[in-house]
Amino acid sequence: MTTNTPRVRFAPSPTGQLHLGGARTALFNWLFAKHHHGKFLLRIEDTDRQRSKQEHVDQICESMLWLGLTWDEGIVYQSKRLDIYQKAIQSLLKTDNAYRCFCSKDDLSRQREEAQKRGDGYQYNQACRNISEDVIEQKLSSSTPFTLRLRVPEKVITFKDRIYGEINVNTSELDDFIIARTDGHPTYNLVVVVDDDDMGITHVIRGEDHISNTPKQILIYDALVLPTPEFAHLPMILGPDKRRLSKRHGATGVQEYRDMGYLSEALNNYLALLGWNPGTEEEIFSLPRLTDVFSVEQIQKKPAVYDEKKLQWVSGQHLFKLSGKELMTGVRSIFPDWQKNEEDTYIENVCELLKLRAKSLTELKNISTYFFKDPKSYEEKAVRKRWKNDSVNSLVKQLLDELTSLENWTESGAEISLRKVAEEEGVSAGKLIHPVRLALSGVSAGPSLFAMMKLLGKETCLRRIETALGKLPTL
RNA sequence: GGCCCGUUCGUCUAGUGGUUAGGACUCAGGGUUUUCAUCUCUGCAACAGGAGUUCGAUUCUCCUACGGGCUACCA
Repeated sequence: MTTNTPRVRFAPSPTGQLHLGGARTALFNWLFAKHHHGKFLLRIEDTDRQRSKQEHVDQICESMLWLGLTWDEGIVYQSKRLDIYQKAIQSLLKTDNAYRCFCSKDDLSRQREEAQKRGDGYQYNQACRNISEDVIEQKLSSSTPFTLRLRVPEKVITFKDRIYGEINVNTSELDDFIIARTDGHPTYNLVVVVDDDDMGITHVIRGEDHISNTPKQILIYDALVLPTPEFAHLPMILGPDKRRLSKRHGATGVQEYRDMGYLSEALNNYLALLGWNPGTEEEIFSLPRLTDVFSVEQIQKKPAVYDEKKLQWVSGQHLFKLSGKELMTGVRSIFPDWQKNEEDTYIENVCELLKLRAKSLTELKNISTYFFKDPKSYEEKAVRKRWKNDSVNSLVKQLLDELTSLENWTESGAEISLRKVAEEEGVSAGKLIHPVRLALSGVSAGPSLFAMMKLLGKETCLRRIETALGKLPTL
């Protein structure tokens, strides 16, 4: 009965896009499976016909693929397994673990409202728990709609959570909860149990919001005489206001992070750090490395607050590790037409030169514009500081002449020329470097000027310097 | 309201019955750099509160406070 290789699953309901919390749940499941050489399965919980949408299924799958969280077997759709749930339902009815409840929805919600008004906790009054066969026959023959409720026994349910430890719940806190609706469709707690058993799930790793569902599910496992899997509940991810992460905290969808230019590996890395730590001071992980060091024991109990600043830092760390070629490919994965007319080698060199200065692919793209187009304007503040008056023009003109005659256009060649002019004119190199940077890029910040010059090429540099001489210092 | 879970710098976290309570991000300042970024150094900053156990509690127990989750014919 005991299997050595764990089988875990991620079971989103397709009522929206994959968000950060879901992504982390998927990631932890995936890491657990891979770490133990087990299987990671995907199940779509689409029994809510109204809210489930195929586009969300597609979006979720796409997001998971982008994150690199691939699933090992075919996707299980609950909507296609209705007959299997029926069998479980019939069996529960036959064994008297479930009973028909003929109470109307309206009556029940009225009772609930009244209980709430009194400030009491509502529980189903078990009106139908022990009605006689005769009454049942009568209701059935008159086609009175009914739901099926689990006959919850009186006991204390104990289970061991891999993260929270032992949890005890007295069933007196539980309803005879509904396991099948009036239309015969099963409800969540029932399908989860049937599916998890059917899929051979050994470890249920899910959000902490399911912790209170667990005793209910254990009751169903027992009623169905099925072995219970192990449980591990993950703490929630909170927004900066300490409330559950949601739209009002800005981006929450995985795809939005991709579109903002974050690398999937960086997002995985950051998500892993939210509620988990390796037990060492290592912080930057590739997915394989994460798989190696991951362990459920290091997962935190308390909810973690999402911090975009740290995500950005992690992202920058990952970005820096990529080659120019990988970065170019990355930017084009978001902006397919990015610099399509340029030489790949040139773009790669640009990326290589700028990667230390970008936290995301989008930022990388944004700060690279002047490598592809002459600056249209010049940063005003920088002009005031670096190109105060016409004396700068004569200085730059000197350099322009020197550069024009420079035959060997290299980084050091450019540097030697510039320093030579500066020395001849009796000024510090900075007096020349800053204005030239402005002329070439239009901005005051950027990589080494001489590396820039080398990359831009002689022709472009001369042209831009000439243009600037004509436009500055007048704005 | 009831039940379950939690509480170390602003945030992510390490940690122990006796520690100067450590690291990372952020922020501030210094150094390096032609600028920015990187890098580096320094600084700011935490054991929720109260009892109890103990020679000694951040660490163990209880209570309170606060936070989160659940309390559907949603999942």
